[in-house]
Amino acid sequence: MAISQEISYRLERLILDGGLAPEQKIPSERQLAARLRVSRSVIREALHELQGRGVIETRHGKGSFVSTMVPGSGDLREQGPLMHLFEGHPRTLYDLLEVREQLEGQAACLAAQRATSLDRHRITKAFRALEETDPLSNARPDHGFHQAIVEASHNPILVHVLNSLKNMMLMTVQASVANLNPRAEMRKKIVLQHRQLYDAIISGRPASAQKLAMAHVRFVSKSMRDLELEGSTLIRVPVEQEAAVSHQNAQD
Amino acid sequence: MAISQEISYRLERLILDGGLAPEQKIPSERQLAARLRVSRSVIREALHELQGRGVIETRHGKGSFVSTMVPGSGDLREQGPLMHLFEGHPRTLYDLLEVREQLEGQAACLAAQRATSLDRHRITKAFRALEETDPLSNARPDHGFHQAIVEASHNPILVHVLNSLKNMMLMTVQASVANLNPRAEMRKKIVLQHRQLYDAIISGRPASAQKLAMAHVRFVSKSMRDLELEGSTLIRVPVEQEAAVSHQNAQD
DNA sequence: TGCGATCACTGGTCTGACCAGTGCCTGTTG
DNA sequence: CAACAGGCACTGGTCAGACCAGTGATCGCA
Repeated sequence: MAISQEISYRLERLILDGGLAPEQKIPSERQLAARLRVSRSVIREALHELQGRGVIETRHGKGSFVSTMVPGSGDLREQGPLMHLFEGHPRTLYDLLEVREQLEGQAACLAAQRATSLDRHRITKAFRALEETDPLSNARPDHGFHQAIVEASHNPILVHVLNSLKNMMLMTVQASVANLNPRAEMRKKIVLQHRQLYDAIISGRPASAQKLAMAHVRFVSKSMRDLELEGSTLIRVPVEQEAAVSHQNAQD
Repeated sequence: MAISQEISYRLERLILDGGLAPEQKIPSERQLAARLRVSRSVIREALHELQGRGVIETRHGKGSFVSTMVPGSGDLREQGPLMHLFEGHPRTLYDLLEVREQLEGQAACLAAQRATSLDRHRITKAFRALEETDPLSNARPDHGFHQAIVEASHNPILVHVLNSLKNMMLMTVQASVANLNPRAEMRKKIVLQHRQLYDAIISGRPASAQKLAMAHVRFVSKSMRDLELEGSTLIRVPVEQEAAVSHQNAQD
């Protein structure tokens, strides 16, 4: 599927899930482009799709805003803005990772039990790609690897929830792999964790797969926490301004 | 109004008026751009709007085509791409419970660790209410009890996700407590589980709280499965109508 | 005759530039 | 001090031109 469609889809779900409240302002096109590391054109096309669907409205000189009458069929509404939690509350990021730890663990566990040969093939392919990639462009393969695992769980709800959580992270953090990977020692640990996780799933050991996946997320979380404490590099982007930066990226 | 929007409106009207038949190919982006003397970007944005509205489909390398099922107004918002999963796929309900098992477990675990005295008070109150209620009107207290636990986890993300999942269940199943409780033997088990869970949390035993909560959800899930198999009582309500039903009841 | 390479399409993405609203902030002016 | 004018830093809107990536017909060789 085209990138612009993927983005519009993700954004729409984020809105429907209550991550962005009606009337709330969406980050500017330039910010989104930088954050998702795609060109502005792609963002514009994605936004136009949402606009055509009536999910957002854009106003020249001001920005894009979530439509008021989105809910359509009051399902998850009420909960209201989840996103505002992030602003000013860094802890929320770790709350999110806490939940992800649990769910990625479950996904790995289920994958180890349920993966079909096709799943195994997909996971293997993603894993190979992951190992052959240099740390800088590492975000996509990493994402692909974890995604393949989650999908092998054959639990659509799990897939959906985890995607929502990842989307929320993308909106707030310019982060992780790229932040962590460059540090040689950390990269080694992460590569090792991936390899162990891969082995556990492929050879069908649910319990250890779960433990490994959880440890992996916890490790990433802790590393980010450390980084943030020690001062600098972790770039939090409270939906506000842009931190220039060239090519860093995505999650876990 | 923006040029791209003007163009998308003109094209849409053209299509709806029958000027372009379903399945018919629309001129290529470059042609349209030249003909209307605008840049290709504008054309692309206009087309994406129509695409978002479901009026056209575009296929890489081939072109853009008028959608088949355009006519009239037969679009009642496909709101949740997730919701159709439930229709025709009963298993999805158990997928959902599978995820809930994990998260309720985590919530209980965290609650046992983090509950403040206020939280404990709230949980205790909810628990009392639960024990004093007769099985028939049992839904509300049950919900309140579990809700209090989740909130005591002090993880807003967890609260949000679990609420979404519960809502999703509400949309599809009129269920559980009411279905299960009437059966004396089951009711006894459930009451026992609640009591154990309560004790574990109040006395701060995270590990057992987690285990108990997970077992509880799994038990409910299994019971529902059994019920459904053995024939009848489980009332599934296909997403459709308002049902909405203020906010009463249900789940585990 | 049949098959593979080529080529001329199509949409998809990127770049970097400039125009056009909006609103804040500031310095001038009555 | 108050009020207005301008500047400036945003926002979205448009443009140009480049290159990548599917698709399918056509051509040439075996």
